[in-house]
Amino acid sequence: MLFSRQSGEAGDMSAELDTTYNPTSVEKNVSERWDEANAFRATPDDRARDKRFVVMIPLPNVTGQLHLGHAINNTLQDVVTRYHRMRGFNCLYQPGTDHAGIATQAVVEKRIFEEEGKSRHDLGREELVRRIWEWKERFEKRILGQLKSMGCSCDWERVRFTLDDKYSAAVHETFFKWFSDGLIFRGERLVNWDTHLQTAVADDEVYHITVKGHFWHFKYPLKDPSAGGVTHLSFATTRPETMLADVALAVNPKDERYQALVGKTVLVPLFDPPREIPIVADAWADPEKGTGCVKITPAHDANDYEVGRRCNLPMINVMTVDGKVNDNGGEFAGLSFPEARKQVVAKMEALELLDKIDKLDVDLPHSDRSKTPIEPLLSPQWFVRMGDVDGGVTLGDESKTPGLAQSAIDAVQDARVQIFPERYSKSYVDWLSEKRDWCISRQLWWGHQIPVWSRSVADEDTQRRVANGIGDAIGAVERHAVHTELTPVGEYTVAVCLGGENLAAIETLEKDGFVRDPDVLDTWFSSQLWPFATLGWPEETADVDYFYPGTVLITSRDIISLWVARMVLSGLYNRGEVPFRHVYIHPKILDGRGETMSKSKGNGVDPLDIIDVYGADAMRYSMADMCTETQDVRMPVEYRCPHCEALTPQTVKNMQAMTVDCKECNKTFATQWADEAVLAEHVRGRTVSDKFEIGRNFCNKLWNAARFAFLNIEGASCTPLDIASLPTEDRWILAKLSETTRGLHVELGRYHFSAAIKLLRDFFWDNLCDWYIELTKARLAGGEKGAEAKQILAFCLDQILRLLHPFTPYISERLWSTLNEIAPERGLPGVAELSGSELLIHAEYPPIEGYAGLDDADILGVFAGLQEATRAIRELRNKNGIAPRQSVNVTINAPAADVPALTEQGGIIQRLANIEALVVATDAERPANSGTAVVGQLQVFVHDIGDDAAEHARLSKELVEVENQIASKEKKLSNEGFTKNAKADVVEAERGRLAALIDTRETIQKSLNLLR
RNA sequence: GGGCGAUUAGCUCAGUUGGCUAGAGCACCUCUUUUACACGGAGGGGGUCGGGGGUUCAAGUCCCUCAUCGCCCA
Repeated sequence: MLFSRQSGEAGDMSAELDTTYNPTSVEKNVSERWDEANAFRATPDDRARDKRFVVMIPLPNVTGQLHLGHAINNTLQDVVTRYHRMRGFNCLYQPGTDHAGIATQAVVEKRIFEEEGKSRHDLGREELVRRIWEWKERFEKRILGQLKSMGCSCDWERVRFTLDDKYSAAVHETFFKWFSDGLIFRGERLVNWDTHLQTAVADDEVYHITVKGHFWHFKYPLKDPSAGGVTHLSFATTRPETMLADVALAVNPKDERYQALVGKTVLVPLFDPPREIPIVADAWADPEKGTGCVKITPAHDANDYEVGRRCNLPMINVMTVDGKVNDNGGEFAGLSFPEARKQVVAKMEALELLDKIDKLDVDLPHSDRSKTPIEPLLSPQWFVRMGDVDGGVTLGDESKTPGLAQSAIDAVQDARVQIFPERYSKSYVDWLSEKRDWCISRQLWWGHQIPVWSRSVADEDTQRRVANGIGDAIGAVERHAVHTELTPVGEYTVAVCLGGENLAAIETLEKDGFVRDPDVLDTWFSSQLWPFATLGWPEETADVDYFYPGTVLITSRDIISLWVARMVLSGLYNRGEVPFRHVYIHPKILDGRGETMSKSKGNGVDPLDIIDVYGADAMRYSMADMCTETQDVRMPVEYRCPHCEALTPQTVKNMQAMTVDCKECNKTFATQWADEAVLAEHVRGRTVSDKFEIGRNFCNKLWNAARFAFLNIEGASCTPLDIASLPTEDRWILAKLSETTRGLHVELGRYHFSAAIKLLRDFFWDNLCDWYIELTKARLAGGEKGAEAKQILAFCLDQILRLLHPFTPYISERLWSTLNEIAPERGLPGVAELSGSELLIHAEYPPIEGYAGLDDADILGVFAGLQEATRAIRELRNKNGIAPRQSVNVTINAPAADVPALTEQGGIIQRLANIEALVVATDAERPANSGTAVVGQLQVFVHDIGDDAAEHARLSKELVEVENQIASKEKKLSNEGFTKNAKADVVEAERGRLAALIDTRETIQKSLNLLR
């Protein structure tokens, strides 16, 4: 049996299909069939490299569940995967999730604090990590469930998580190799310090807000006032507390006012005795700004840090990890930074060194994770060297590159990796070109702990001796690499990186006084390895050999640098090949106000809500439809009342509310934010968007068209047909199908999903349903050429189901099984041979070149003319209030040459315009009281709709329009510039149009004359 | 401050190297429950393509400029 009958949905027989498509039961059933067939499984076989297709999911964070931003991403991945699978590729769609270090730890810490009032320090490292694993299990399950519901055809046996043991081995191996190659080093750097979470955060985890602040103007006294009378030097700052860490005043070397003062000393009078600091010359000081003199605080400001390095200044840090003044702050030690600011200002004022205070808008960086202000902090961190290095870097294929960043730049510039749309290549290359070292250490507990053990020693000799001794101690049991360092504060240290988690080696090191670095790695360090770590690397598995390199990466533009670029460079480094050939950047889903969807903002929509209301296929269809080249997708969101189904728009006010009151029925319902107590009391309302109605409507149309076909094509044959002798509508729909098929491959090949789905919609809805099926109803109901109509309809349904499957997999699979029962033999022998398949997911996709035997440009033109005539009659009928079911009589006056063809094809017009009697003749008289539709040289008289005066007015108006067009065409064609310069075919086309317009004008005039 | 993008019908968006009377879906108006579908069918109205300048025989499309909005980087 192809399809289970115990499903609760309507049975298989077409007559029993519901009149409305019900996605819920179909999705459940079809999923089960795919599961039973293990249809998504990807296993290496003997298919060649160019017949393999690999898509890596952009690993979702286990921080929270997926929203529609993910849904568009995963939908598109599944579309291309299913498309290639049907084209005979061995397809792997790799699923999995990311531990998302700081984001997840922050969420769980916050939750624990709210529920239990405990900090992570109260719990301890081990317990906190255990709690986060619990969280991970819960959300991983949730996320995978969401992906499955969307219809994603991932190989679920391959689910990976970035903290899995095997995955961790890949992380460890990469770290070890880079460390051994000297590409990982420890350095004192100014980092974005989150004083709340007490960790460094990456640049992309910082957002900026502008606040009303102040600009304080102070002066420092000179130690030895010059004879000329200069006693003080003025400067301004927005952060007076950092004066405690000032190490210099800087002036521009070209600024003549201060030439004489460079090298002299000023006093920071906040200390007792005052700190003596130099006046230095540096281009950072802008003579145009303020006094032209600027204070230098290298440990607390990024620009000053650069000045400090250039001028060889000391770096004084005055901040503790929790954002207080440390012992370097003298009498201010222990104060919070805001308090220190007040007191510094007060002291300077008391010393009469405060000149004035201006108001100023200040840019204040905040941590995205804790929503608290960031403080720049000088601290020891681990880095990956991105820039070029002496001697170059050896990649996985033994080739050389100047440096890691350069290898990834080259890959895009020589098109080994192609980015779609192309413009995103620029941001990729620009970002990499900065070649900034990558800070990979995070002061967190959730993540891959850095595999380095360090020990401080007394002096350089000891350092050398200890370093040399390590090989003797652990060389037999584990690979290792040793770095010797001299820290900025003058400590000699020895750092050992182990090649694996060898317990004996660890024990030996720790007995010898080595301590493991407590930090963990930046999340992107592990996710950059996704394209091969998921396949078993560093083991040389059959999977990694077969499925690496992958084919296409589909992702959002905001992680081009953070993730895409790093996958490229680590792929090249570890495997010697780029991880994918194409990168497709898709639009972003925005809410009704143009803001990115996110859980934290509260405007995120759960794809399951959409699926529940509209169906998975409807969601996928709509997503693909919205997916245009350049535009982001604006999606106003509404709450759907579970009581009355009325929609309430989502607003800033109700965005994060736990309950909403329905405006229609006044009842209260719960939202996605509701806690368990609220949910116990109120039914949950779905968050939806009416954008998905287009998909739902499409599915319903497909369902019903198939239902109609099933009622009519029972026992359709599969016999050779002479295409040329088929009725016009048959030849037309077949030619359209071939054209559509070809176009679809082109659009999908360049990732134009919206254009692709538009082609399918136009073919299925506008051509097949509105014209072909309407035209063949009589034939199907037992008329002439009924067998041919059945065969062609079955063929078209077969083809549209195949074509649509990547977009709407559930409904197409479901209808396929019934089609297999009702018309098991399908195709057009000799012209379009079809191979059967029990499951549509494994059926063969229609060919890339379409069907040459069905292409027919002439018939497309002929049919377009018939459509034009039909529409003209319909318009006349409508304008004159003739009901659709009321038939009319029509006389067509045509040139003698057109009469035979029109007589033959007039039936098409007759059936579609509900014409009782149709007469085609040359020199036919206008029946009294008839309305006239003019189609080129044809006068189409619709009988008995009367009112000559109205007819005259209408035709006169048409005449004016046509005359205007003729005038503009004549002007264009009489312009020599045009006829000389434009391409010949363009000019020809214009001439043709003019001729047609002139025909029309004459016919209208002739018709008007009849009304006189 | 630098880079990228957007601005086309009431709304959401298409519009290939410049070349048909600038299109679609939704919404709207009229007609329509005839045995696939009212989540349907037929027809219709609606746009000086953000403003200004330029190149060209020809500009929604190319160039300059201004305005507004968004994203990325600093």
